[in-house]
Amino acid sequence: MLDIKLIRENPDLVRRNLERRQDPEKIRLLEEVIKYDRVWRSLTTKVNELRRRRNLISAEVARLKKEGRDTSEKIREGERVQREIKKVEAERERYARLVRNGLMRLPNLLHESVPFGRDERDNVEIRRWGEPPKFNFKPKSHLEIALDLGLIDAERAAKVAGAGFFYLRDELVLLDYAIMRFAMDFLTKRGYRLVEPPFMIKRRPYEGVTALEDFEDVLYKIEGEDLYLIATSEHPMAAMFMDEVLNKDDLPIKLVGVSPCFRKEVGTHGKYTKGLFRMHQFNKVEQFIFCLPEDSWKFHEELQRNSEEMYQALGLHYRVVNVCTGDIGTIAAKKYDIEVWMADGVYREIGSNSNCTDYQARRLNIRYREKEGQPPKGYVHTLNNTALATSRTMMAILEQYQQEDGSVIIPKVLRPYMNGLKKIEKK
RNA sequence: GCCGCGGUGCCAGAGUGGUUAUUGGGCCAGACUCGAGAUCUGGUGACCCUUUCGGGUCGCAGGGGUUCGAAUCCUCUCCGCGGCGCCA
Repeated sequence: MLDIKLIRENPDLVRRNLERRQDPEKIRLLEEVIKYDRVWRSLTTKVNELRRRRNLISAEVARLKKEGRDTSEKIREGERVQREIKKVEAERERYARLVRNGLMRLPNLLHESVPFGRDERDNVEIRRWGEPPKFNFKPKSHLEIALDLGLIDAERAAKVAGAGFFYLRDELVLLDYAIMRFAMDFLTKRGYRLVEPPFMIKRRPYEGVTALEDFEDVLYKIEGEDLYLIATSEHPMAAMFMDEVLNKDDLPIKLVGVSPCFRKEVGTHGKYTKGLFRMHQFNKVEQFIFCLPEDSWKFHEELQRNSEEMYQALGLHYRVVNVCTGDIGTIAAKKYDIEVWMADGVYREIGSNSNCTDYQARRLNIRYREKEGQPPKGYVHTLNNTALATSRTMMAILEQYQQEDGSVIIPKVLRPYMNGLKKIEKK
């Protein structure tokens, strides 16, 4: 959520920033917010004046009563004012809601280093690490490899749960957990603290962490309860300190979340959906930071280094892109994607690193203070970055480490977590 | 799931229909001091109007209601604690 005061005081700055997203709907929304806010303020002044009159009348009634005099006249006047207050208040409330709805739909302000562009084709590559593996045979997709090795059962999962779900089998289950354990150890060594969050959370915190459109297209709702399955541990981690005031001394708070992720993936026609790429359920280890506003750009780069060094340790060839204004989404001020090389020669997103600045913190009301005993000073900044999503990491390992005989080598750093297993072979 | 008790400021905690949210503590500023401590004084959240000075409104878990007037009465929701039930 943007600061309404910023919008009031500097509407041109906000307008120019929103224009970079090339979405006229958002500009329209901004103009509405400005208009409704103006009405809300004038109604607020009116209500305040009426309440002041009411308070004076009540005090007068109290005084007359004490003196044992007649109060009926004043009470009738009070009734009239009270009716008027109710009326104006209802109107004011209506505009407050309009302003709030608008604010909840406006996206974050973009950092100046975000490249201008229309869609993912305009994302700017900023570096590559390693080389694509060279095969002297025709490399297979991870799906073929996994099916050949008997590592996944898609058909039975479709029967039991529907398309987009999988039974993982044998070594692939070990690999799943090995990837998580590797990421957990890697990050805890760097001072991040482990969190296994609730796997479902209520609507109010959810509205704080995500865009409203996600409720339809992404989130599974529990029937008859105010609960949604989490799409990533980012969400319960961000909401963890909702309505709290953190001490400056406690910042930054660096977390590493571990959880399954549940996503409906509505409207993904035309997108790449093969195999394990786009599942309704997968496991993920996630990095999350709460910090002071002045530190967030520094930590954005730290999160990026953490991720890249994990892929380097796994020996996976990847590239990094700076996500452009047309593709960045609602809540991030700046976003790097890491795209991993796949056997068809295409680089595909495997993780995503966002600085959300104060956007989530304002929606969730997470503030900080300079010192114990002092009032809050401002909103914290929040950042999130994938550590390793197991599904897409497994996919990359299967494709980049595949051998001519159909077997797959296990990256060295994962072997300790797989009982020393070096290779997955046909049984 | 049922019954009972509770939720008040940065913290503790009083307040059962009437101007002004009792009192401690914390924190900030000022006074005193060579300095610190102790002591004293003032301040300490949000919002609206106002260029400033200042004025006003709100805020007692959250929403709705009763009343001229609600922290206080009614109602629903959330959270915490205790008891009962169920349970890996």
